[in-house]
Amino acid sequence: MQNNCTINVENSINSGQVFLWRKNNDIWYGVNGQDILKISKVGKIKSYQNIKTDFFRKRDDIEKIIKSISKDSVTKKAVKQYLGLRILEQDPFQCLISFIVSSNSNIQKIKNSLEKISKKFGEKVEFENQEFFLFPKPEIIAKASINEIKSCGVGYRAKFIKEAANMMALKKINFEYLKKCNYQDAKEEICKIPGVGNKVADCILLFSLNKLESFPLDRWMIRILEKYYSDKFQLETKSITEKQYEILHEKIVNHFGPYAGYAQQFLFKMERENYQKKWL
DNA sequence: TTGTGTCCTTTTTG
DNA sequence: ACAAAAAGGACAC
Repeated sequence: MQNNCTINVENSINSGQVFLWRKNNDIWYGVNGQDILKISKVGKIKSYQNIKTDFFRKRDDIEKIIKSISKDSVTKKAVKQYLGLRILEQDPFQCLISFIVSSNSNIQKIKNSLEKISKKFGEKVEFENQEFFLFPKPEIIAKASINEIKSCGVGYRAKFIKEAANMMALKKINFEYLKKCNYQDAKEEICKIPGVGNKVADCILLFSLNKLESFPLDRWMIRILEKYYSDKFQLETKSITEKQYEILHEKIVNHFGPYAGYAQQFLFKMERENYQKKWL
């Protein structure tokens, strides 16, 4: 039975949130930190490490969230069209590195780089008769040389990746604490990590640290706001400054409410599909 | 074919 | 303070 609670696995994975995923015979397999997940078409999850995860955030009251974010005709349309889309709850360290890699890049390249990073520094495991590489532990990347990291095709981001891993290894960042504290404080903390600016921070907060009010403003979202919301949020330029980002985020939360992140995901998915952009 | 623009941005420089 | 440039490289057109 289709209803508002039915999860669409394909749309959720193919929405720019995760990168280390592949599909075999209608079954999705993906790396999630030190775990591998197998997800059937109907969303049944099997974990390599037998860890219980709420990958699809079933604890969220999705009916309530959809009601809450459906503030205008554009969002209503996006929600209706991609009803089963969900925010995925990822391993925070993998998410951090993924979105540092993502800056000024594209999905294909991000996936390629992350695969190389996993293969080079991660532990090889076998699951369901397939070979996988777990996502590397921070200590391993922290000890690697810049050139070794560069060989994964990440270019100038290599030093950010090494430093981010180092901050994790030295326990300068405490994800468990950041999951519990408020949006502003968590954002301030992770923006201290090199390679993490406003947009990357919002991705990490939304996709791994439980901050549903974060609303990553990338090129696409700016384009969407200009196209459909020019009356609500006036935008001056293409690339926005730090201050403009903050002001805009405040206006967005005012409009969409505390689950703005879900609205962002539905809108992003809709527009990328409209332009027939490729996913994984 | 070879060339050019585009990428889910951040940091550095002027 | 703030705009502009620089920072891989793959890929589409």
